[in-house]
Amino acid sequence: MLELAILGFLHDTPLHGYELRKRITALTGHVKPVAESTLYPAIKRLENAQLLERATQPGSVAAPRHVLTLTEEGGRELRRRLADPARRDITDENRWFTVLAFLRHLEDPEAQAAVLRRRLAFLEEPASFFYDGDRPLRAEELDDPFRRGILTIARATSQAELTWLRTTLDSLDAAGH
Amino acid sequence: MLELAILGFLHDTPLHGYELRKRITALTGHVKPVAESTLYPAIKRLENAQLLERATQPGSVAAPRHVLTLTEEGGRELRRRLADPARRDITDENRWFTVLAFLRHLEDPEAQAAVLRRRLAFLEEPASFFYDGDRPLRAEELDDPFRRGILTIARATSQAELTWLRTTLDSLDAAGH
DNA sequence: CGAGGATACATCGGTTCCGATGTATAAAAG
DNA sequence: CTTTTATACATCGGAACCGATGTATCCTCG
Repeated sequence: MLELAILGFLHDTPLHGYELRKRITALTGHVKPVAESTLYPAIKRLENAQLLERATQPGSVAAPRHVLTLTEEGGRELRRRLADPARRDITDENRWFTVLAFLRHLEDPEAQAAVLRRRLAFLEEPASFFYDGDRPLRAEELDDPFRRGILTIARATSQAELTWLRTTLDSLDAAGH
Repeated sequence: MLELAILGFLHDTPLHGYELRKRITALTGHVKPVAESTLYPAIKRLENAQLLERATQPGSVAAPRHVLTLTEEGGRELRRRLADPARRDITDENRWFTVLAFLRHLEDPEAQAAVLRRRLAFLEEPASFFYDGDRPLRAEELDDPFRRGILTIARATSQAELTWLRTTLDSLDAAGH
């Protein structure tokens, strides 16, 4: 997920690590902070895989900046990851939001719609957090107010997202004539 | 988080690893599956810390079961983790839901309310995913339909949860007279 | 002019995660 | 009667994560 965010931000414009960190923090930091000790190794991984290039820009501000630029292969990799996300990227909201944040980089409306449809299919599966045997329990059936809260919140999220998904899919279908 | 779920489930009743896995899968598996190779080491960690005990129950079904029982120290540790969750457990929805799923084990309504209040404070912070400088952007200001979706969904979730939090806090306050 | 804070990068070590793989047994299906 | 599926546990190795810590510069404010 971190790697996707790095590729996504660099697709717009070259950045150095520190600025990248600020952007990633703005995007997902309030939920899950990004440690520098996680970011720099991730940058190195992507560099080793030749998905990005590093150009040292000496002493303009403080320590010498390493400006990171996405390579062509990096751009292709970004599009691959966006077009064909792992199941976890679809089901886990944190990951899903990261996919959504950069989905516009996947230029083809059909391909974008296909990704949204995977999320739609997931949300339409009858899943709960609590079961009586195999039967999913509804909020009303729980005594525990906290567990009832989980279901209430999840249901509201799900409703809002389903509505959004359906209207967005409609307009993507219209765009893809 | 996994550890919290293990402690939480064992607080109700002793279980062997495989059954534990099924319960955790029912709880959070549709979002984030639990690998056995994550579960068993986690059990071992908790056992080494003397938070749970293992009793081998030979050949009743298939392979010999290791029935896991929470120790007294394990119960205390569960309550400690519930009463004083890390910031990440409050901000990350996946983790937060796990806290909520077991919050009833924290018997004191005041203590339960204190945890909910931390989540409330977090949700009331003016946070966005996208900024113009320091100013959080609203959904309407974004061209990108996917990013607009993120904000729309996040807002709906947040509204639903705020409503639930406030009513639940009211009734907890009433219970704690 | 000295202190503090922001900028910028980096490493280290411990912990955790997880896919792949292995070993058995018992029950159900064909 | 044999294959498949479910039960039940376990290890290994590579990857990822992350808190702590270190280094060095520049800017601002008192």
